[in-house]
Amino acid sequence: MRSLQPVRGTHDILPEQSLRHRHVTETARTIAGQYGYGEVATPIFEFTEVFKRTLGDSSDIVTKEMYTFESRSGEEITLRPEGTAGIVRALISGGLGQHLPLKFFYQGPMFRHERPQKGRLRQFHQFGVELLGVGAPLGDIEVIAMAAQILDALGVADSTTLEINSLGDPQSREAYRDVLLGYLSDLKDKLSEDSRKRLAVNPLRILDSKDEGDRRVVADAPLFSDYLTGEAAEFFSAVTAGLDELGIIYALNPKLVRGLDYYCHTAFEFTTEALGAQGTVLAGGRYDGLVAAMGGAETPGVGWAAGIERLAMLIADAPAPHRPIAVVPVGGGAETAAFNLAQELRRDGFTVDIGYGGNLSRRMKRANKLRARLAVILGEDEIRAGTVTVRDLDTGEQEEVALRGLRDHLAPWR
RNA sequence: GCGGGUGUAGCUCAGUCGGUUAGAGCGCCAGAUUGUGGAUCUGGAGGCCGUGGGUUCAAUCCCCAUCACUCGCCCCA
Repeated sequence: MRSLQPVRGTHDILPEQSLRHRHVTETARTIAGQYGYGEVATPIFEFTEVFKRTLGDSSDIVTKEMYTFESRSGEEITLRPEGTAGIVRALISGGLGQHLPLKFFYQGPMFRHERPQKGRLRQFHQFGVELLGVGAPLGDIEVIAMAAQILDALGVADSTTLEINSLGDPQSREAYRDVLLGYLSDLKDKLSEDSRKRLAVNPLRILDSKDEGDRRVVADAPLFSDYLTGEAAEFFSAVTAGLDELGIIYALNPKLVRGLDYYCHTAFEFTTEALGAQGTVLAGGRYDGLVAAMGGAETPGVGWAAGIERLAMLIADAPAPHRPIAVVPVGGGAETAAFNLAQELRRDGFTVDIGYGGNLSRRMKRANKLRARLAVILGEDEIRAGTVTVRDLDTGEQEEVALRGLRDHLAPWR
């Protein structure tokens, strides 16, 4: 039976769920459009090197979560685990650096070979934005404001909180890293096994640990904010001042660290309590060094990505689809006329459903189940009289309407 | 990748201290109602009891493995 199961961590998205996803993406798409961002679609796979270079060889995504395979011609290919790498690659390979600043959004599937949980899938979907070529704090502010507006429009603003931190510039980061390393090395015995490993690979991550013992050690650790260079500190306060100006509420979280190596300066996360262990619903930050690291010209960038499944779980309900009008033939003789009528109404812009068989009772049942607003009943009597019977399925009232005037009669429900 | 929990009808779940034909509600199909849906009543279909192996006279039940889901960790959207 194994071959008839979906691959672990993948899901079929059926119409009901699809509506929720679409509500999320359409809302985000509309708002991103209002900010002047244009949609881009990069391939869902790239040469493995693209991700290795952007994400950093030591990141978890690269070391253990990528879907990597060899193509028939022997190329190393990877299903994209996130969206930024592909866009930066497109920027470079397409010579888009000529047109900076670039304002892009994207939407689509991402792949990570992780152990699935609620809100964590192996194929999942993200909506993200990237602002390339803007090094000023205004870029960070705009992008965060857009995120806040989207979450608000989705009705989840109340159930999420924005946390924000500065990772400084490379100089700040290096200085702080040394200090932190010194502090933590002295207390090595008190750290969890995981964190002792992190000491060598990515000590900043220890700040984020959920282990009780680690938290106690970290509580008294030197703060990153004390080691920001003047420039970096100024940048960050410009960002927070801009958010204040817009009335965007946030919490400073000096322990907030991002997993991907390329982030600098602003890092932020919108999180929720409602999703269990997977609390992050939208996250991003600034990545000024990334384009250059990939071989392009020095280009600042800032952006974020949101988990569509996670947002879809958080929203109350997607707006119900437009209620159809059911065309119901009575008896075999009316079948063709009814089908033609349905087609005519569809061409006129109505949402029309017509059953594929069964008697009147059966078809009415079906109309009811489809939440049809009206039934347009067409039998031999009506055909003779040049009319149809229009039944209001909410009130149960029905009347005869001349075929000629049907379109106008139905107009309110188009 | 590590640790815990759970897999019985399309869905939600009973159940068998190992013993003939495995149940309910909802949903589905049909009829009551061959020109009228929602409500009601009647009937019906639908189960390799996740999969494979083991123990046993006998396994849906016990044991092992495996797959999937789920909770937590790691990490992240």
